[in-house]
Amino acid sequence: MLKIYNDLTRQMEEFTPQQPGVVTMYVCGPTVYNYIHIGNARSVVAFDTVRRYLEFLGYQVNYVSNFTDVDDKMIKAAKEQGITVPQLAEKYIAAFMEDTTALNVEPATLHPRATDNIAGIIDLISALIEKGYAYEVSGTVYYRARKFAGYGKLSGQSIDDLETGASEHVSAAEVDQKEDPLDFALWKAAKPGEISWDSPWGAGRPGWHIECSVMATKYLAETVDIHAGGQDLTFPHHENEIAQVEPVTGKPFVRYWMHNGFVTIGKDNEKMSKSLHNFVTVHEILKTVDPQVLRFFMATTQYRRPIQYSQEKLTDAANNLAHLQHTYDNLTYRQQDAAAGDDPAVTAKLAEFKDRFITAMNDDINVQNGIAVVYELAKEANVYAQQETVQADALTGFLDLLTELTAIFGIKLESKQIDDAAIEALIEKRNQARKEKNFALSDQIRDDLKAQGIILEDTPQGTRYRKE
RNA sequence: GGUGGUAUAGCCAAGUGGUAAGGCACAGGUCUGCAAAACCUUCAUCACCGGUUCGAAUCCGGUUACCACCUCCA
Repeated sequence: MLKIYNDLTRQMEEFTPQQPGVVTMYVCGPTVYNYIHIGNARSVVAFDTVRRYLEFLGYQVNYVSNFTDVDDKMIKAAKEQGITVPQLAEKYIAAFMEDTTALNVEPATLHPRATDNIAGIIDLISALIEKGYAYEVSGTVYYRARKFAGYGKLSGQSIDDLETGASEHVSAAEVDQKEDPLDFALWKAAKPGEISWDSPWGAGRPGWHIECSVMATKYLAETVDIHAGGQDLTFPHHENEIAQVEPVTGKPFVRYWMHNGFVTIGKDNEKMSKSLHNFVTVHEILKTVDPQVLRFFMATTQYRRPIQYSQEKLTDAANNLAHLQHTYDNLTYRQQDAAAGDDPAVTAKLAEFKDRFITAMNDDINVQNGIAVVYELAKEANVYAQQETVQADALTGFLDLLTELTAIFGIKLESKQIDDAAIEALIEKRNQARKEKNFALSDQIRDDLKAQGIILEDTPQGTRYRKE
């Protein structure tokens, strides 16, 4: 039975979707004004891993992740780059898809954009005004936070503590307009020259929080099973999303709230963020790092825990991944001389590994324990692949399970073996030299091939070769 | 000030009452002409103080340190 830590109740809870076999899941996506950094990618990867595990368990997952394609930062960045806001959005949405594809993230079932949902946003704001939860001041609409009794329930803050914090930071202009410092904007009046849409309150654009409320309820349901995002979105973003939806639908907005931990960087383990200017973009790092390594690095830490980003950690991830790849290679290589048939002992062991994996992952997606099972599976597989005689079905069984489980972490294990007559001729020549104990020549051949990225390995079954 | 989180070997990290999973790195070994890959072996008493218990990394009390949110941010 899968258990998930629900941030709303602050408890581990058994996960049961509303509709048997189907999960509705909404994950807050990026504001597309820049390349995503490792921190953004962590969230994407963490919940892609959750999704893949749910799918592994047999659920159909309706996964919606939005693009925030209009807001203050978008307007500012577009102006700086001398392009329009829609052009900026296109550019970075394409970059997002490119980066996440490289990280082997499954595309969402749907990637809606805020600007495609203006009508729905206006409808929801209107409904909130009608019910007395929102009010308009000179073209800007604010949400009346104190009106919603549940305000603060997600972040665990009492409304009075929030007020203390909030009041220290709002601008004087806003204080003049708002009834209460806690109130937040649903619709912002357009300044001259800014991108805007017509509304009952004049030209303007949506606030950030309202768009997710609209897209989640429109594309999934009035009550969604899982809503996820970074820990920094708990307040105010997710708190506000709840406040915007529940008074109108009269239903709980979300059943399970999940928040991922941060990527930290530097010796002080500070949060990586755009405002601290300590971020590394995925676009940049993938120029020198294998995307699978980056994916593996992020996916093998449980979503709630922080990850410290460093070169050393990437090296560890690369080593671990290489070990799994070698295991895959070792199994594949023995297929050539395997006997037909299966091995009941192996079959039983594989079932046991799978069970242990599920038990580990059912504990709030405990990927550390999950991957530990995979390493043990790899060891068992390597031991098996070194036996004098092996059964074809047993090898396939190991390969299938290894591939299936690593895929949940977003890792694609595939054969690195190649078929090349020229290389085989050289191997033949090298083996002849070895027979004649001409090791200078044989080592020369091996070194030359290595320089071309071809690794030779001598095994009891013969010399094999693969790409580095 | 309010709220939440973390503290286990050189590094990452599991572990919620019974005498410390797993991985990386390091070292030694098996195999190999030498390598590579794989496998084997070695490596910690769990931030600190006090308490409960036959027994605690795990429970209780206290202390310290670090991080995050309360303001745009995954």
